[in-house]
Amino acid sequence: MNQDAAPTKKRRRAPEERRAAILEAARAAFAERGFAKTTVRDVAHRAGVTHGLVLRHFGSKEQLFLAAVPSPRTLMAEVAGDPKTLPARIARAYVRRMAESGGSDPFVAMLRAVASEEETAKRLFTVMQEDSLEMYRHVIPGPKLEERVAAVGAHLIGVTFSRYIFRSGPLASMSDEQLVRQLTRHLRGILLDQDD
Amino acid sequence: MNQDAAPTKKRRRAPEERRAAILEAARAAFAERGFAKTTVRDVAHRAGVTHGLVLRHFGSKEQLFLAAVPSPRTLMAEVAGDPKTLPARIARAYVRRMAESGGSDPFVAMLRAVASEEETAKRLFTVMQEDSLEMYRHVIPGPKLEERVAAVGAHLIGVTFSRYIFRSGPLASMSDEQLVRQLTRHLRGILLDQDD
DNA sequence: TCCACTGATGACCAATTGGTCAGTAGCAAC
DNA sequence: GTTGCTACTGACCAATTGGTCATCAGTGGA
Repeated sequence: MNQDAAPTKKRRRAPEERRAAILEAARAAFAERGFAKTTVRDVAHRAGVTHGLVLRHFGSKEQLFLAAVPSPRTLMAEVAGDPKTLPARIARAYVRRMAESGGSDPFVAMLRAVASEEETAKRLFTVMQEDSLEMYRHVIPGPKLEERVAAVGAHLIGVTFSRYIFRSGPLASMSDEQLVRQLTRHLRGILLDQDD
Repeated sequence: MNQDAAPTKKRRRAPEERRAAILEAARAAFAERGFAKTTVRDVAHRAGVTHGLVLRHFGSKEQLFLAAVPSPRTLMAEVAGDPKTLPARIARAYVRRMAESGGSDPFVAMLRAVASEEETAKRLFTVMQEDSLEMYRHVIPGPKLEERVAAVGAHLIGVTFSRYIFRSGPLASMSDEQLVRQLTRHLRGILLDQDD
């Protein structure tokens, strides 16, 4: 990911590097502007190449999305552990992850794409949700697990929307630390909910 | 007499009716497919007119959005009343409203449009949030009002996303009644939260 | 130095789409 | 019927964009 001004005369012979640069550029672009508003030329420009090359490497815009967006799911491994402190761990892991990418996490890209009815993104999102359900399944006790996990997911989606997509209001200006605290409390309320 | 096959035979001389039909079609289309994926021709077709007429009436796609999407704000009036039962009232009002429109409420259209970085939609959304904050302000006691209202809003956004945009998972298949109950509990947890 | 290989370019294409506008057709009054 | 009005149509346009491909140029090997 270089941000050179003009089309630098790139050293050649580094196809893998360029491929990675394109993927990185795509991730950022999709997260920042959504699938529809991101053009292949956008991505190419950010990566310092021509759009022809992008298509040559990835075949189509959709395949580019597919290659760029799926994030290392490893983070969710934090779920394992004492159910008592689970809400706090989820909150911390979520906030840290978003902060690391400066708000252009693939999760944001996926939400944006799903909101535009991109079939590909919906499929990815489904997989992601199923995976995370599976993780929770071993950790959380009590009935109606699915419903509570879905509610936690929805809450996180809403927070992400407010903070990283809409980017306005208290949730957007709140410090990471305060967000972790607030999120911990709210997630606890949802997760420990004993329903009807 | 030429009575076209597909397009309605439409009696003329009812410009207001047609205008309304276009607005209705626009609302549905924007809610179902998002701003970017909705074409002026889509809307025109749904309303049984040509895209030329749509543009003639509303000037541009953006102005059409602006004319169609802002929803009657009246619903939020339900907020007033005993703070004790507020969560339940919010939950009921929300679920009823979404159910009435069969999931193509303007709120959905706005979320989709905001997720695509439509400036117009972001402005509308800002106004809507400010209005609702104002309503809550008279009703809810305690400190950090803004943060708690924002959290409630975020939760509702997330639920809307899961149930009416992504349309998959427990939140999507849950009955209206169960959703009201679950939402009531979760909103209560957020609203009554005594924070740091 | 010359050659072969392939990463990379950029011209080109077709489809889509928002937007314009001159002309048409339905309606009412005379 | 004729005339006048205007809602409405559909042809047209320009810009955008995803995608293709002939051609070029940097690189390593002989």
